[in-house]
Amino acid sequence: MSHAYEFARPALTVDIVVFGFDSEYGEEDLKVMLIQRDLAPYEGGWALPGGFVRVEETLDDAARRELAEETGLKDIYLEQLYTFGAVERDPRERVVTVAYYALVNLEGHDIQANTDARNAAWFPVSDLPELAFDHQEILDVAHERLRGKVRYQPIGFELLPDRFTLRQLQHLYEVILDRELDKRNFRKKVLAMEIVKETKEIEKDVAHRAARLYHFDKRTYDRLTKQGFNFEI
Amino acid sequence: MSHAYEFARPALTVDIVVFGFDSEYGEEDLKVMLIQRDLAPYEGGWALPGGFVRVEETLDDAARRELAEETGLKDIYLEQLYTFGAVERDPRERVVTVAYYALVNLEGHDIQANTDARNAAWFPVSDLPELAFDHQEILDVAHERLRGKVRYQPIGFELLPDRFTLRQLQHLYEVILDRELDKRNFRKKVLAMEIVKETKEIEKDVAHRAARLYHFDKRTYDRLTKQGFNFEI
DNA sequence: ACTATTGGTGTAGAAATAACACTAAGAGAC
DNA sequence: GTCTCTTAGTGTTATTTCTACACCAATAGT
Repeated sequence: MSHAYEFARPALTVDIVVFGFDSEYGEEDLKVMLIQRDLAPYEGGWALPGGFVRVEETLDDAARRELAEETGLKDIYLEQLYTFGAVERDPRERVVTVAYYALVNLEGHDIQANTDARNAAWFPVSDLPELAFDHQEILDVAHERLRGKVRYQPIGFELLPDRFTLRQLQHLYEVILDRELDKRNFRKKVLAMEIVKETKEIEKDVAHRAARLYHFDKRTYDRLTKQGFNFEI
Repeated sequence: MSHAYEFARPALTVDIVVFGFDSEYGEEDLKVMLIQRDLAPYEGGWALPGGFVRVEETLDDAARRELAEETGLKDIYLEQLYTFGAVERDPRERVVTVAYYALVNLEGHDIQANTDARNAAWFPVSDLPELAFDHQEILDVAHERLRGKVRYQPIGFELLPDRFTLRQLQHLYEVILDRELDKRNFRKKVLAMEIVKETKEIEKDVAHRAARLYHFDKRTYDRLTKQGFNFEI
């Protein structure tokens, strides 16, 4: 095999599935950020944020750059998902895309303010528009991965505000796993792990007894992770 | 964003980590197939099989093609692992590689016979030569993935001959998971899943009581998979 | 027939999981 | 200020799963 590329090169892009969790009452739902395309093909259609990988940046850097450019989101949880390489996935030319998924808490980041392109919006995963290219497939894989991962790694906290109630946390798990959990057993299990610590604060402006606020204890989490602790829910 | 690629394109390759399990007595060990390079850089060094992705083939096709060309292996279990895109991972130019891992049973496939390049060889994962590029890192990720995956999906059977003893199966799990398992508990668990069925045959040419041979029942496995059965070991 | 080696089997204590219902607190309506 | 509505918060028990553990059986080789 010679060093020089004997064949035409596929183009290489990154695409990012950004999950957000709306933790307000009644609204509690898992959402995905989409961009409205202003160019053909699929002009006016909705697509995942993403773009070409430059030759002098890593894949992770490319994903973070595109995310910042297209949605204004920075410093969020980002992880490589899978690489999609069907030959006809882009009708123009051969494009291979490295897909990422990102988790963000909807309250903490003011999306609209930072967005150059005003054409970014959140959609509930349960009610999505038709997506461009093979982006629906990418999104399905991402959703499945999130579901699998949340069972044994406490990544769910990335989707919640800094202070949260146990009810919000449980609801988040219920939405991701798509099944109901027992309140008492859930609380027992979460608190036994010791990565969720109670604060002295309680929630405000609710029309019923206010719940205690908790926060995620990253130090304890890191320590337990080092010891090979299993965070299975 | 315009359609035309405004920047230089990274080259795109696939690399495959082929795991094989030697199920002969005493030899029982997890091995990896490596290729000895005959070109710079790393000339004479050992590397994972792999090569450039062509513009008219999918990533999976590219991995299968390279595997057949460089090692003669066909029709084996193959799964995408992760995509490595560090900027300086290839000293010549920017190369992004989509890594795969493959599982093969050492007895069933006659490697040497089909190999064009005679410079392919098996190495025990516990005793590897120094590898070219970032291939050691790729291999580590693959090994970790195999360890994680074998816990909840019975992919281990891909590494065994068609008929195998429970001792071989247990040993395989012990090698992959790197810990000893209790014989009685292991057998109870495996047989309770009903995806391993006993045959009427027993092993031959052993200097002690011969063990019963079992086989993997793919039909039952597929049926249980559809029902969301959990194959955790 | 004796030895060496691996095959094959059950039970009991410990731990984890799953099911389940009431009182407490606060907001808002009247 | 009492009544109602809504969610917060808390333990126990039965069931299931997991773990630890030791002996007889079969065969090959001497």
